[in-house]
Amino acid sequence: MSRYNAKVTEPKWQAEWDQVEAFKAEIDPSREKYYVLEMFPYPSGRIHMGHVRNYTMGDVVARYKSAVGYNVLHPMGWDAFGMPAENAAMGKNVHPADWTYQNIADMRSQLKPMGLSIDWSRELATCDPEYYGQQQAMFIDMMAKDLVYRKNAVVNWDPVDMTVLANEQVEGGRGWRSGALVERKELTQWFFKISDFSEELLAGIDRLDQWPEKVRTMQRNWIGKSQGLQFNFKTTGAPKGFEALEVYTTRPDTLFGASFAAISCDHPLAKSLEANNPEVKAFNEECRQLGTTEEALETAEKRGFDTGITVTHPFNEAWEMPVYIANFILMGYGTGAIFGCPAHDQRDLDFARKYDLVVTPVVCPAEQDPDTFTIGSEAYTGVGNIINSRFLDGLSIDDAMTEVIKRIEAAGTGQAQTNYRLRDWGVSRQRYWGCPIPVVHCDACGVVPEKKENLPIELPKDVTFDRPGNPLDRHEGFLNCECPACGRPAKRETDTMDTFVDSSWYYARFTAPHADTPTVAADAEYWMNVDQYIGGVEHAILHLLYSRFFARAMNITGHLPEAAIEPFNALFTQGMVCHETYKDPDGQWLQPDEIKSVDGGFVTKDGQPVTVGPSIKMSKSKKNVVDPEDIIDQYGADTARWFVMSDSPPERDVEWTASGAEAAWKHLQRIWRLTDEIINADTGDGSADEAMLLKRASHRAIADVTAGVEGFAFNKSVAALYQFTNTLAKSKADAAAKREAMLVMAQLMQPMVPHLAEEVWSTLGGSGLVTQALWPKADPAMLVDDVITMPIQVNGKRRDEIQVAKDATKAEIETLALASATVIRLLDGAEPKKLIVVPGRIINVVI
RNA sequence: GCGGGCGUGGUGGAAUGGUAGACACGCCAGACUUAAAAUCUGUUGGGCGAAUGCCCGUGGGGGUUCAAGUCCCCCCGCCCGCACCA
Repeated sequence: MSRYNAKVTEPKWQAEWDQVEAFKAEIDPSREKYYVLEMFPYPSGRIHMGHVRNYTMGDVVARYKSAVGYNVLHPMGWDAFGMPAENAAMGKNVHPADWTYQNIADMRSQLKPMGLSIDWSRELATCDPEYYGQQQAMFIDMMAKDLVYRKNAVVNWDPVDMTVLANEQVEGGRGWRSGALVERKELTQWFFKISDFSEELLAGIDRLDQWPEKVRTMQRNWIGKSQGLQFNFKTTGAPKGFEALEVYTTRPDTLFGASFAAISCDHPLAKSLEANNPEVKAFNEECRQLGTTEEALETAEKRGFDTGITVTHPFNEAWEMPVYIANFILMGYGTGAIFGCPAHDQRDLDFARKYDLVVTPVVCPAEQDPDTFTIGSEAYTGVGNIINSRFLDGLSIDDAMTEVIKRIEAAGTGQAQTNYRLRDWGVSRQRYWGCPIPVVHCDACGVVPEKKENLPIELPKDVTFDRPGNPLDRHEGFLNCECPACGRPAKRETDTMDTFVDSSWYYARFTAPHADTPTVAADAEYWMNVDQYIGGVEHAILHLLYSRFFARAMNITGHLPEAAIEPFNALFTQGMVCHETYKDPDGQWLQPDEIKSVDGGFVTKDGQPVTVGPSIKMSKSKKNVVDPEDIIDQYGADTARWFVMSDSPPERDVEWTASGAEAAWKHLQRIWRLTDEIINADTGDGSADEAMLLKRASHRAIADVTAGVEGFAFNKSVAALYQFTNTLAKSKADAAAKREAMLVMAQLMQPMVPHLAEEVWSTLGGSGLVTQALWPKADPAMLVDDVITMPIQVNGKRRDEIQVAKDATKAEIETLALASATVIRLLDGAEPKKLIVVPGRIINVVI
């Protein structure tokens, strides 16, 4: 008997698929299309198990959809701009482009052996001028449609590396690379007007009914809509120009519970005060420093600085309240100023208790007596009726809000206001390895977009990273250019775009990846939207929100049809691949291949005891990684694919274990052995009954595997295939019947283990490629047995079971059930109180 | 604090309100073998029992129902996300 040799077989079938261009996607108006996309990888240089899981899932969907008749688009590309390339340039003295393209080549050669059904002719890399040139074209179009603007913004500035840092790159107030104290610096930056779309992006979430609820919630929270009132306090004692203080509140109903006003340390008024008051300055500085670390925020005590300024209550000329600068007010939200109502807001209460301010309850819960209701150390934020509030007394919270807004608007000192947390998207990066922003600064004409015929504005290759800062800033050839408007010498913009821009439209580019326009209408029309998008939940907010914005911007600029403004019809977020962690006696992490199993425990290769830690996401730092290349080398791609699809539901984390991988391999070998038996040894008895049993099992398997794939429960499809294999292995049917069954098996396992499926298929004489075979259909008649087993419950407890014909009537089933010896015994002569028969399901006798 | 999710054998996990534990791993036993590996067969939630059987069992407590892992209420624990958002 021949052993299945994946090393030989897998490349053979991959070559075969290539030859017939099995996965090439072409527009065919006569067929319905299906677009499957997995989030494209960053070319770090090596694929990891997370990639294997992600791309296998997508491949199962793509192969299945293709088999049921769809015209499938399943592309692959590289999210190739970004900081690691520059870090490598600085650390290893290689050019970012060389580093990146080498990594892409390496990863492609690791990915191809997986046998994914990808149309490689559509491969793209975002760092390729062919790609980012089109991105520049769209940037110019977006400028024309007023979707882009420049403004001053405060950024985290690393004075040593001379670059802007993202918030995630600031650790404890210091730059993550240089260790230098990060400065807050105002720079002119480019922004996309995503906030214009706040309401639309929020409303659109309701229609994304094939997205995980979790992701939809996260996006809603991120957009952060709140409705309230924005109004002016009249100030006393404030510097010139601050006669009014504008505040924002979502609780206008509590206006009579106000006891102070507070502003952010970054509020213009606070800044004005600090100019000639060192005490204010010191306090403000302290607040700003505190703002950087997260734990500081969590534990920070509410603190304030009394400015001596007062404000007048809008409904009572005689009511004056102090104005504080407070450390818990954020300039970035609302107006950066509030009124404090301690009774009904915990932060305000903490603050009021510390500074001994009045706490007046104005909302009284229904079960409380308004005359005795007081606030202790906890603010009351629930519902109730308004008290202590003159004309609002007795109203509900909602009615009081409406009334206050009405009166404020009538007085002309404010208006109802909807605020969003979502802010405009700053896309400027002072970095080399990104898409150059295609504009020119001209002394005469100002900021001018580059002419489209001059695109792409390519990154110059001859740059050095021996000095900190953006190499583009000191590259004369790049810097000096002609003004596109007046033709005089001008300076090119040296900011490059945030890499999130690159990934915000690649799904659209895949529909016409090599066109000389960003998209082609006919292709976008046919292929968009992405029917199934698959990726990690870590992109639940930024990438997916930016993509939703970008699709709208592309529609406005004529690059995508209206129907594609929500580009991802269905989203699936897969779990991570985890592995146990190991440490040696010195507390050093150990790789799984550095240890060996010795009666139940583990020791190092030289016999040291090993401490086994919890199973966590595979990561280099914990060394709990298994390299897909090693697995493919040892067992073949099908084994890796089978393993990551089995056991755990796709949305949950899966734990990689050596024994699990072994088990997957054994199963595939077993399939091959059974195939071998079918062609070489007819061990069956040839009875029609046995053949029928096997046929039924086939249809059962078709139904179960299909349901599993359709429902994104690949683990259940795998289980159904195991079950079918067990049945087939034990079957006494003749070789012809087994061959039929095994051909069905090959079709059903094709999406998961395509190479073995092809080998089995061709060995048994299936016609053509199983990859191109039509998916089998389950015959409903084959799913029901002639005789079914029905459990009998007595008072809800299972006591017996009976065999009944599949078309037995209720009355017949009742008679049979009451004839059961167990039922008769338990009834003990009595009449059943009730008899419930659920045909095909269960019988319950109530005594 | 807010939002979301989860809690089932030794383990990963199955179960349109209808036989809890499919399928897999692991363990144990047996067959084959000089032996091992591989393979095949069987057992495997707990308890009582010689046995037909019986009792208990899906984080805990209540409830709805002929019937609850599943639905409702309360509580406990774990995970993830966001967070001084006015």
